[in-house]
Parts: sequence; structure tokens; C-alpha cells
Amino acid sequence: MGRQPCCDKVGLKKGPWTAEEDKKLINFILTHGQCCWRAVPKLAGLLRCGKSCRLRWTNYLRPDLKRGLLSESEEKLVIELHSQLGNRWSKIAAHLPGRTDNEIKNHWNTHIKKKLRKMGIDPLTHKPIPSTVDHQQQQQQQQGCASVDGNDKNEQLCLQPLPKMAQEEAEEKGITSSFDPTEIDASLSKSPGFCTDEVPVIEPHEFVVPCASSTPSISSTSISSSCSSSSSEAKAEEIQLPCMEWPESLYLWGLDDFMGLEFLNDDGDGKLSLDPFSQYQRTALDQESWKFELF
DNA sequence: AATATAGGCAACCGCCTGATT
DNA sequence: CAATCAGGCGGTTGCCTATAT
Repeated sequence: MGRQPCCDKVGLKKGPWTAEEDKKLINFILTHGQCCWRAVPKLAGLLRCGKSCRLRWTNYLRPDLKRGLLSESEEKLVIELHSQLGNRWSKIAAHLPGRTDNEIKNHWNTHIKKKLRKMGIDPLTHKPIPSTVDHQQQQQQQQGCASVDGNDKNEQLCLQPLPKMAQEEAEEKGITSSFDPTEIDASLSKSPGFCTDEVPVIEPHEFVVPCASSTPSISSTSISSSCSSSSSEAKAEEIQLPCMEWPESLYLWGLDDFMGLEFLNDDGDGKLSLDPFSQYQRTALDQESWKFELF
């Protein structure tokens, strides 16, 4: 009758994750990939509920996550998407690679809301806050934000899809501001089909990737990495990756001095990834190896 | 330097949906 | 078909840090 409970909640740990717990979870997922979250805590030796493990992985440990504040263009995209989708954070996050729904939700509540209010825009409705506009403008608002007299100020207050101020600002910087979901989908579809949820975390300062030739394709079944950074803060830490099925192909993209890496297996599922949003310096060691150094 | 306050964010809570038995 | 649960999602909480007094 039904499934078994995900975990008995007696004796389970709550609160912030320790580095040791993170390590256990990372090692487990690196070794086994993501399977049944219910089984993860027990198999990984964690006194956590499976749900907690999933959240920790999804929101913090995933290797493809971007760190730091949302960029200006990301913020604009979030605003645009929010005006279309509302508080459907997961849907919004799906359009921002490397960002989680939790992160976007937090950023919305702590930064974007304030910015919009400062601009006289209601973050809920994306329309002018009634107290900031006169009665006539309110009437116009109810008539679909149409600018009756062509007053630019009125138009500025209409966030359909972006405030004009923001649009102009974006245009000045060469950022497309008109919201077009198909455009976003198209841009996303350019990335090699990659399931971020299946990527184990690895944050090396330097990678040595076996490579059969200078082309971005490998057939090797092993990989190693080390952290002998060229900076003064060089780390001697050696990262040992557990045995797992290694990918068939290696994809490289980006500029000459900005590399992203992605490994794919036969099914096209991601198995291992360097953070594509960090900056790596690529150096050819020899005919068989590339070195990727984080700078 | 000590304390109070505000802001940011990781993590938890509870609900919903779809899958499983 | 009903009961039960896993996974996903959005809302909320509470801790930690930065800033102000």
C-alpha cells in the first residue's frame, strides 16, 4: 500500500550543513549520480532527510551554479519573466542557467522589489504604484497602459514588458530588452543538451584533462585534477575523483581566455562539469592533455 | 569598543501533483 | 480506486554578517 516514507524523522539533523556533510553528499553523488533521494542520506552516511539532501545539492552544491549577485542583464530578465509568470520561481530559474529558484526568489525579495518600488513600480503587478501617479494616469493604466497624449513619463511607468527607463538603459549597453520567450528558448537550445541536475560538484583550481587530440573530444576513461595554481595563493590540494563512467565527449566553448567545459556520456547526460561561468586559462600540456587553470 | 538594528540568504515548512502500490 | 509517498514548489523563518549609533 503506497510507498515507504522517505525517512523516519527521529534523530535527523537540521540546520546548516557542515563541510563534512557536504563532502559526503558530493562524494556520494559523484560516485552514484542522482538516484532516489530517499536512499541518499542512508547510503551517504548522512543524518539528514532526503529532501534536505536534494535541496542542499540543488541550491548550493551543484557545480553549474553561478556565484554572486545577479548581473544587470539577469535582473532585467527576471523582471521580464516575473511580469509574465508571476512568482513561479522555478519557471523563471529555468531561463537563467546557473541560477536556482531559491536564489532568484531571495534576490527578488531583497533587491529587485526595492528597486522597482524606487522606480514607482509595484513589484506585484509591474504597474505604477497608485500613490505615485495622478488620477488621470491611473485611468490610463486601467485602459491598458496606453499613452493618450504621448507623454514619455507615462510610458516610462508602464512595465510592458520592461520600464522604458530600463529598456533605454539596456539598449545603451546593447542588451536586448524586449521579452521574447522563443528567443530565450532558442538561446537555451544552443547549449548541448545538459541536465544540470545530474552534474556532480567539483571546484578545482586547475584541471588536467586527458585529450586524445587537439580537438575537443576525448576517449580516455580517466581524469585527474590538481590545484597548483600559478597565483601566490597556490593550493597543493589534490582532487581525487572517484571511479565512475567517464564521458565520451568533451565540449568546449567560450572565448580564448574564457572556457567552459562539459562532459557528456553516450546518452547525452551531463556527468561532470567545470563551472562554465568561471574563467579558466587553457594550456596545452602535450598531445594528450589540456590544463585548465582558474584565474 | 560595545551594542542595536537591518539586510541577506540558506534552510525549513507545508502544500500540491503525479507516481506507486 | 484509494491510500500513501516522493519530488517539486513557493512562502517563511531564523541565523549570520554588515552597518549604524
